[in-house]
Amino acid sequence: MDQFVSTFTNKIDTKGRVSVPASFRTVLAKDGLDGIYCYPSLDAPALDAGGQRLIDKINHLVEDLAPYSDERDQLATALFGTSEILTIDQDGRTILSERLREHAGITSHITFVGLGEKFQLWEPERFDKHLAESRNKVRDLRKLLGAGRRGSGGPEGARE
Amino acid sequence: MDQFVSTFTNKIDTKGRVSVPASFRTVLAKDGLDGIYCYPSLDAPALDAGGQRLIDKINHLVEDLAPYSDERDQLATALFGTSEILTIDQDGRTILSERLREHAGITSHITFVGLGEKFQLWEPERFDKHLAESRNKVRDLRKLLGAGRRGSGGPEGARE
DNA sequence: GCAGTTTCCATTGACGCCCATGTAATCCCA
DNA sequence: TGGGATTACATGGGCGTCAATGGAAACTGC
Repeated sequence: MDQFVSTFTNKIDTKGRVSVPASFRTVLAKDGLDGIYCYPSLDAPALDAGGQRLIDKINHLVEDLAPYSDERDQLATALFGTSEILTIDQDGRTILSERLREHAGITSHITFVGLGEKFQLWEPERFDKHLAESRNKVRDLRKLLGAGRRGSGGPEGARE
Repeated sequence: MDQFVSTFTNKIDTKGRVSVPASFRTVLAKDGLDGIYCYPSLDAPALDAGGQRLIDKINHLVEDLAPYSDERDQLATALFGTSEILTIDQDGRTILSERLREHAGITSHITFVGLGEKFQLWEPERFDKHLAESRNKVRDLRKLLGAGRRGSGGPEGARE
């Protein structure tokens, strides 16, 4: 598997260490980054994270904007300026900086959420709420998509 | 056969293991996934499951949305975030996480329901009810469609 | 020398792997 | 065609390995 899938909740120990889920470590290793690229999510109290592929994507995103434009500088600042490369120790654990933890309201536990090409870090309780909302919105979204996507699918619409 | 067909009910043993129906395993193997991609159904107390083909479909759904948009993250959260890749051991058995079992109300037995390109996992009694309702709906639908639309498959298909 | 940090080792529990058994469907041969 | 043999599959249990976690030891900068 080369994608971040599923969610895992792990504990932060007294030294601030957290185990990165083994399956996520596998994806990162294949991705060719010895660490985790991580920055505060733009529109959620969470952290976005990923490997080399994510860095490349963000690079492209920025490069697509006009050079020296305000937008470009702002985007670059918002993303790169707040990013960190988290190291992973020999036991597969990492340490989040105070600034990152603070943005996500993380204290004693972290929920790792796979989103395919990247993943997010959440404070567990906040994530529960967020997930409930997301599922509701997707239910609505699916109705919209449904009509156009009947392909071979049958009455199920776009849920797949 | 490259489709999930028929229903099977198997027992969960003391370690939480269930045999995946042999015919389903065959389909999964051909599909090129060494495991089961599985997530809670959005609108039923059941689990949706499938192989690589199902993953690809979801990938396309997500990739069609703008990068870093709210919508995209929500869709990815609701789909990838709640998904798990279940492993299949050498005897053809798998283990469902507490989270998955809970969503479907599964305790001691699981009903595997083939839906063609994917399949579902149900708590047996709930599935019985669900099947009865589905058959009624199909009967109604058939009346509406009338004589002109007796498609290829036959109206009895378990496809929801 | 001390505080904070990183590396290494130990524990525990979950999961994967192996082997054994029962049962039902299938095949083969008379 | 009937009955025994064989195979395939579902199920049960023992054991080794690995991941998550806790703590000790080594290291670094002040």
